Amino acid sequence: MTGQVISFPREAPDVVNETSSTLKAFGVLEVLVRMGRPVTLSELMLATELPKPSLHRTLALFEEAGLLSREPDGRAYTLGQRLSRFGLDILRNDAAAAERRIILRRVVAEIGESCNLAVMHRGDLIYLDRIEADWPLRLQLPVGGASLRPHCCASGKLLLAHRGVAERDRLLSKMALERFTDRTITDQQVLQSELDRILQNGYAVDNEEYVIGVACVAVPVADSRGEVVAALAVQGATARLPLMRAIEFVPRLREAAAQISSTLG
Amino acid sequence: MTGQVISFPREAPDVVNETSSTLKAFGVLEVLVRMGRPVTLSELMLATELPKPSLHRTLALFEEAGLLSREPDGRAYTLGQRLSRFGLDILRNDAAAAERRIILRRVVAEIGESCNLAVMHRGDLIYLDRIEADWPLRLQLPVGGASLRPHCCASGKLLLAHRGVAERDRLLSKMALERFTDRTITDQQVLQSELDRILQNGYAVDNEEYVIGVACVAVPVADSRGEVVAALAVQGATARLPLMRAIEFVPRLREAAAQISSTLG
DNA sequence: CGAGTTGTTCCGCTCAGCGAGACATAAAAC
DNA sequence: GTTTTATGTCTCGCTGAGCGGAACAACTCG
Repeated sequence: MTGQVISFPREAPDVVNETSSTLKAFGVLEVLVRMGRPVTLSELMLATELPKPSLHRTLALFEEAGLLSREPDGRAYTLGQRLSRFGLDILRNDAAAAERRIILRRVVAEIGESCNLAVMHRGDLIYLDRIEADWPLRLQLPVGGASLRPHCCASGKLLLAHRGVAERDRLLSKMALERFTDRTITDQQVLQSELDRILQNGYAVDNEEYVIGVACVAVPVADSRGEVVAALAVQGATARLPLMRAIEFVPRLREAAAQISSTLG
Repeated sequence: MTGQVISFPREAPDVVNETSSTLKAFGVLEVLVRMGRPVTLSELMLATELPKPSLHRTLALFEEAGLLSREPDGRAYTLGQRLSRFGLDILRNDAAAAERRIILRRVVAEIGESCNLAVMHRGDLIYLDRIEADWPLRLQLPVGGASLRPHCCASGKLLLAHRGVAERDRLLSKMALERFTDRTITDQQVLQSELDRILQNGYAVDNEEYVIGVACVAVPVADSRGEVVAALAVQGATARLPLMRAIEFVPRLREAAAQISSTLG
């Protein structure tokens, strides 16, 4: 079920082009792990495009630490025991994420459109998880790492709206309201009243404000104290999911949001 | 090699006392992963005995990179998608994976039917490995990338059954029980008692619940701690492998499962 | 034996990581 | 309300870890 992908106005992640030494080294591990067989130094040079001595140093470091080990022939690198153990520990540790993902999955199965869960962190919108509906036309979004500007997507506006007035104003004033489409809100006043309206409605919409042809509806997710800490959103191509239809999903989204709430301390 | 005269004389094997910044950072990841739940900065300070600003910087770096992410409360750190994926890739490709593959091959050779090894990953069932028997009638399954819903295949039900009671109930109540065939279990109660029965029997079956004409039997695979983390299953067209015959393979599967256990951890 | 390929070491420059301390914020105690 | 305590975030100058061009070593091949 691959198909057309609506890509999205932000830089693409390359294999190993991190600035930090730690991330660069981690990237080497990832490449090596993904190759799925013993790999020599020169093979890794091709795969990572890193200079030879740097790679060598990095690999030696990991070997010393027991994360990697060498094949008997003394050349190719394989995964060490310590790394295997790490992998197992990672798998064991997914309980929290699993529960939320299951809730998301169910919503997606029932309404047949893609959903995602996002939080705000230091003024940026970050996706915690995202389930794609099984449609050929897909949206590529940066789960986890990179961030979105909050002023132009439903989740972002929703979370802005639910901040205290003081902080909302502080964020808004610092925020550059970059234009992405001709519907993007780029005016402070307009955004302000949009946020007020969101509080009244209890949900937020994005009508092709970020990407032409994509609409989005978001509802709040509160923690145990009633504080809104996350946003649950449905998102789809307007050709299939016009805004009006998306809004019909709000009750179902609210239901799921309540379930997600109950998973939060 | 120079400087740093005041070092620990022969300091005990503390968790994070590497010299290299990269290894220190990796150690932080290991500690975090091993704690098995969302962890706050100060908890990590205790666990790693690293200075606060350094830890903060490290965590922020990993968060930015998508390796870690924050719980919606904005404080606790959890595994990010990138790290989860990394964990899976490790298990698929580590040195022990080759051993497991050999064990799988032998089983397939002896019983003449396809076998696979699967784990749960964020609420989905994912194949670590799969060996096809040499029959013309084959089953095309998503080895690697894609995932299966757990409620409709033997391995999925088995792994659900072996979760702690509390967690099982939580997951189950939120799960979408999509129907794939007329035998798919789509009722919570029925699934509950099915899981109980699986625990009693020590194995799980799938009698055309996912694909018409395909039956499946799965047995548990424990890691070194005795925790069930994977499922070993035999799978085949019912025309050739009716469920009754598949169940006769359970003792042989158990034997192989024990061997695979010794490669985990 | 020389020409090519691949792994290892050298070494001086530079900037990323460092962490004490200050600051910010939220909860708890008074 | 004010103060205290716990916790997370930011600042900033120092310095040594990481860097990678270049040389060297080792191991093929023809």
